Amino acid sequence: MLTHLIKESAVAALQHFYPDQTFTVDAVNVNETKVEFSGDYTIVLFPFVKMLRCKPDELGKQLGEFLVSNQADLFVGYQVVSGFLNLTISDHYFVDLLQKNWSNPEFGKGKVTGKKVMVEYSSPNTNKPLHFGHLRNIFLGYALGNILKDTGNTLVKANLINDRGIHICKSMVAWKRYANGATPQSAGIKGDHLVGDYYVHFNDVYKVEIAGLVANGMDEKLAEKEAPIMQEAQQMLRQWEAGDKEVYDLWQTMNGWVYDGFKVSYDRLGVDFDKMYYESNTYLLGKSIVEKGLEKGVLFKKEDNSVWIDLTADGLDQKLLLRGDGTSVYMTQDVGTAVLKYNDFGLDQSVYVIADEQNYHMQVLKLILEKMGEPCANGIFHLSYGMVELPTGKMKSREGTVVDADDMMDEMVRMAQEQTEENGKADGFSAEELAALYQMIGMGALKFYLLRVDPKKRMIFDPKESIDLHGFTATFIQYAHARICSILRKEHLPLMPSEQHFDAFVLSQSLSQSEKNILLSLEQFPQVLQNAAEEMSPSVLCNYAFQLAQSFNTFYDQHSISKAENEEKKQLRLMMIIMTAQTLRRAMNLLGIDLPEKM
RNA sequence: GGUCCGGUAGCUCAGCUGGAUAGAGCAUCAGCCUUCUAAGCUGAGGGUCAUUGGUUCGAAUCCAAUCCGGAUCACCA
Repeated sequence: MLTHLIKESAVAALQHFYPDQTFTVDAVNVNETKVEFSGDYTIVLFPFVKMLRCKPDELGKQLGEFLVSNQADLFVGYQVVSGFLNLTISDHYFVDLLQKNWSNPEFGKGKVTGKKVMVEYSSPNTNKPLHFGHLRNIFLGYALGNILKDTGNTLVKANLINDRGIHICKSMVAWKRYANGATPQSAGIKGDHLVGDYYVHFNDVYKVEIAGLVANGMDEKLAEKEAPIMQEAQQMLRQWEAGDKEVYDLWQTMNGWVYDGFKVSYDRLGVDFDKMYYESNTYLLGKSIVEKGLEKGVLFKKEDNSVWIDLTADGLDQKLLLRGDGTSVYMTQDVGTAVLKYNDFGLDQSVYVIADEQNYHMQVLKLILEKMGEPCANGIFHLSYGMVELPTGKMKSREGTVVDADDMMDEMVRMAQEQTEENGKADGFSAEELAALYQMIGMGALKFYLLRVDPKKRMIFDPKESIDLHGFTATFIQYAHARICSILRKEHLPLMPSEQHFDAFVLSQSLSQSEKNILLSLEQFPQVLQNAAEEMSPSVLCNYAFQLAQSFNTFYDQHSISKAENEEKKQLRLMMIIMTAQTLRRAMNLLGIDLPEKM
C-alpha cells in the first residue's frame, strides 16, 4: 500500500542521513496532502526535528532530495512547507497499479486469516413483525459479515430466534380469544403481521382490564398482575413449559406463520443465515452449564435456591442465573447459546449485533463465561448500535408505534418509482426491468441511510421526512455506476473486458488532477476494506464509495472518455472507469447494495 | 447515585492511534444541459468542534472537572 511504501522510504532516507539512530515505520506520520498545497502525500517532520535536533525545513529538503533522486519511480517532486514534506507521487506508479488491477475482480480482498468468525444478527422475537429498528441491526450484521469474509475470515451468519417466553404467549392468548381461527391464508395477512396484530390486541385488552380493576379500587401494580388476560398468558407459559400438547401445537403453528413472514422479509432484504439457533433449544444447555458453575464454585446459591454470580469485585452487581424455582432467565439462555455456538463451529470470534441497551448484559455475559473458564469467552465481541427512534420517542411494538419494516420497504420502492418518473428516466425499460430498478434504488437508499452513520450513534427517524435520494446516498453512487456502464455500452465494451484488452497501453502523457484523484482513491480501497473490518464499521465503506463516486463525477464532468483528446487518454480513462465501476460494485455489494447498469 | 455512550455548520453526519486555514451532504444563494445519463458539476455564505482547565512545538482528537442528552444497573426477554 502506498502510504506504507512512503513510510518505508522515509525510514530508509532517515537511516541514510542518521545512521546512529533507529527509525520505525510506525513513527512516520503520513497524511494526504491538503488541496491547497502541491503534492499527494505529506510526511510530518516535527517528530524527527525534536529527536534529531535539526531544523524542519533542512530535514525536509534533505529527505525530499534523497527520495526524489533515489526513488524516481515513486517520487517525482517534493515541497517543504513549514515542517511538512509534501511528496508528489509519480504518474507511473498509479498507471502501473491501474494496469495490474483494472480487471481484477478481487482487488482489495484480504489474505486468508484462517480465522473462523460468527456474526449473529437480526435475532427477532416471534411475536411481532420486523420494524425499522430491526433493519439497522440486519443491515449492519449482514454488511459486517461480508466485510469480515472478504478480509479473509471464514464466516458463519447466525440468527438466534427468541421463540419462547411470555410475549409469545400474549399473542397466543389474544389469537385464541379473538381470532375465530383466522390464519394468514384466511385473513390474507402476512403471518408475522397477523401474530403481531394479536400481540397489540392483547395489550389493548390488557390496558382496559387494568383500568377496570383500578376503577374498582384495586392498586395499579396489583391490577397489572391480576388482569384476567395476563393471568391467562402466564397460565399458558406454564403449560408450555410443562409440555402441554395443545399449547405446544398452537405455539408451533403461530411461530410457523411468523417464520413464513420473516422469510419473505429476509428475502426482500437480501439477507440470509447459515445457522439458526432457537432459544427453546438452548435454554436447557444453559441450565446444565450453570450446574457446572455451581460445582466449580464460581456461582453460589441463595436460601431460596436461586443461583447467582458475584461480580462486585469487577465493579458490577450480583447477577441472577437461575430462579428459585429452577427456571431459566435471559442470561441462562445466552450462556448456553454462547457455548453451543463455540462447540458447533470452533469460533475464533463471535460477534453479536445487538442494540446498545444491552451493553451491560453483554459485558456481564462475557465476564460470566470468563469466570467459568469457558473458552468461548475470549472471542465475544458486542457490536453495539444505537436505537432507531421516532420523533415521538421509542418505537414500541406493544403500542403499535412502530415503522413497520415491510411498509418501509414498500415506501422506499414507491419513492424510487416516483423520482424516476419525475426525472423522465423510466423510458426504454420493460416493466420487469423497472420493477427491478425501483427495488434496487429503494432498497439501496434504505440500506445506505442506515449504514452510513457510526453504529454507536442513535438515530431519530422521521417518517414524514422521506429518505433523500440526493447527495450522500446510495442513489448517488448507483448513478455514477450507471453512467460508467452507459459509456462502456456505447464503446461496445462489457463491464469486464478481457484482460488483454489494454495490453498495448503505454503512458506518455501526464495525468490530470481529476484523473489522479480517482487513482488515489482506487489505490486506497484495500486499506479501507481492512479498516472497515478492524473497526467493525460498514460506514467506512459508505464514506469511501461516496468519495470515489464523487471523484468520478468531477472527472466525468471535466473529461470526455469516448471523445478523449487522443487514443492513449481514451484507453487510460476506459481502464480507469472500468476499475472505478468494479470497485464501487465491490464496496456496495459488501454493504448488500446492488448497482444498476442503467437508471 | 454507579457504569457506559453521545455532544463538530440551521439540519444529518465525517474527521478522533495529536499535525497545515476543521470537511461532506441537505437546506439557502449564484452559475453550468445542441457534446459519454443535470439523480450530476462549479462556486458563495454558514463553526467559540458543549464549557473550563491541563499535557506540548502543535489539541476537535489525549487527560481532568463541569454541563446537556441517551442507555443501563429486574427472579422481563
